[in-house]
Amino acid sequence: MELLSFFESIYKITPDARESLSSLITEKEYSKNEVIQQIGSRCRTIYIVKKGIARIFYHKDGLDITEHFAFDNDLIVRAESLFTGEPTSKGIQAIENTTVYAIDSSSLFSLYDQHHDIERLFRLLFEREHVNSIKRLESLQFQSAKDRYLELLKNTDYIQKIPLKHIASYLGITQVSLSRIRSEIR
Amino acid sequence: MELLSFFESIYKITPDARESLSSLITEKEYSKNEVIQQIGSRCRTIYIVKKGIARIFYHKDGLDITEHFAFDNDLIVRAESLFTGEPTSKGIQAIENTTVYAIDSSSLFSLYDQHHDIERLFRLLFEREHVNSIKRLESLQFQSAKDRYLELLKNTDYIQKIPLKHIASYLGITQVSLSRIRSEIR
DNA sequence: GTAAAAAATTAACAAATGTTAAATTCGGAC
DNA sequence: GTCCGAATTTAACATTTGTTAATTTTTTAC
Repeated sequence: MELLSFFESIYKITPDARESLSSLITEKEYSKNEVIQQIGSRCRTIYIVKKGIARIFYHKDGLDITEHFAFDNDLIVRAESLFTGEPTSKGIQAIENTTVYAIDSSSLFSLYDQHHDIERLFRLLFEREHVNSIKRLESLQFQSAKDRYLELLKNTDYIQKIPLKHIASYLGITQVSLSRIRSEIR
Repeated sequence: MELLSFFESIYKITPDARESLSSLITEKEYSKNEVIQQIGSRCRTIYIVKKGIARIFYHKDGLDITEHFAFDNDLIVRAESLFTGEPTSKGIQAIENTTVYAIDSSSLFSLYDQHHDIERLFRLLFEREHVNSIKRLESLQFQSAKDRYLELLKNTDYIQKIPLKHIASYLGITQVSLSRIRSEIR
């Protein structure tokens, strides 16, 4: 499975562990705009995007806000719930027709006790997510909206497939502001 | 040691592991404004604040920006370097006279192989940091500066000991804006 | 205690972003 | 292809935040 090769590129686990892990992985398809996990639920599944685009979103003052985008091989979890067990006000939605690998989190966490190397693999995977959060913090803290948009364009080819309203809220600005920025750039 | 009780409240490790871990922990004192780790260095030490206040900071366009504050029992690491091995443009500074526990990261990581439970303990500790980063992302993405300031006031008693210039940059605004906000509140 | 330096506030104006509403463009259903 | 609804852009004005510089307050060094 492609996913296992991706995992191997992060940290190599024993064949035994590999087999246990592999039995937890299922594949799911979602169509464009389909909600994968509802707002208000607990995060009990770790998703990895196989193909397509997904986002984490929530509502604030009646507005739909995108907190995160995930593309090929990206993890998509609501960490504030996965790591605490608490429900989260965030949901997950497919932006396009999207195929994901899904891993039940409590089954995975049980494996940690038997397979030290699986725990390590996922520790390393989540550390990468942690670093991503910090980088994004930096950009939200002290870059202009225009700079954040330009950086987003640089880093991702998939961007043109994402509705601008989602990009705007991801950048922390209104859609009108984003339009203005786009017209300045052209 | 107080630190070991704190660790135990997160995850209980075996007496053997406890002893190994304990031998890595040293205590260091820094005086007000002293730089603990220079900008541009690699993060090779995990600090936990015993007493006092420390901050993570960096320079952007000649300005000094505070990315993070740490108080009692808070971890303070430059995760983007610790987890990648790369140098970071961020430094660590004591805001007050501060005592920290210090753990050499490569020694700690070596212990992970022998002591699964130490790896777990630190995984859990860093997961908490990860969740904190996400919460902060949320507030930077879609709260006004005033709301962010009010929330900061709510959450921390130590705030009044921190120079306002640091608080302003932490909130992502200028010191002048923060003064304005403060005068509106009174 | 006093002087100098640093920190914080205030003021005036500039720039960026938000808000509302209308106009235009685009995409999907038929 | 046409129509309808959604997405995007544009415009006009309001609000927030930034910039510069002067002033006041607080802290530090002696």
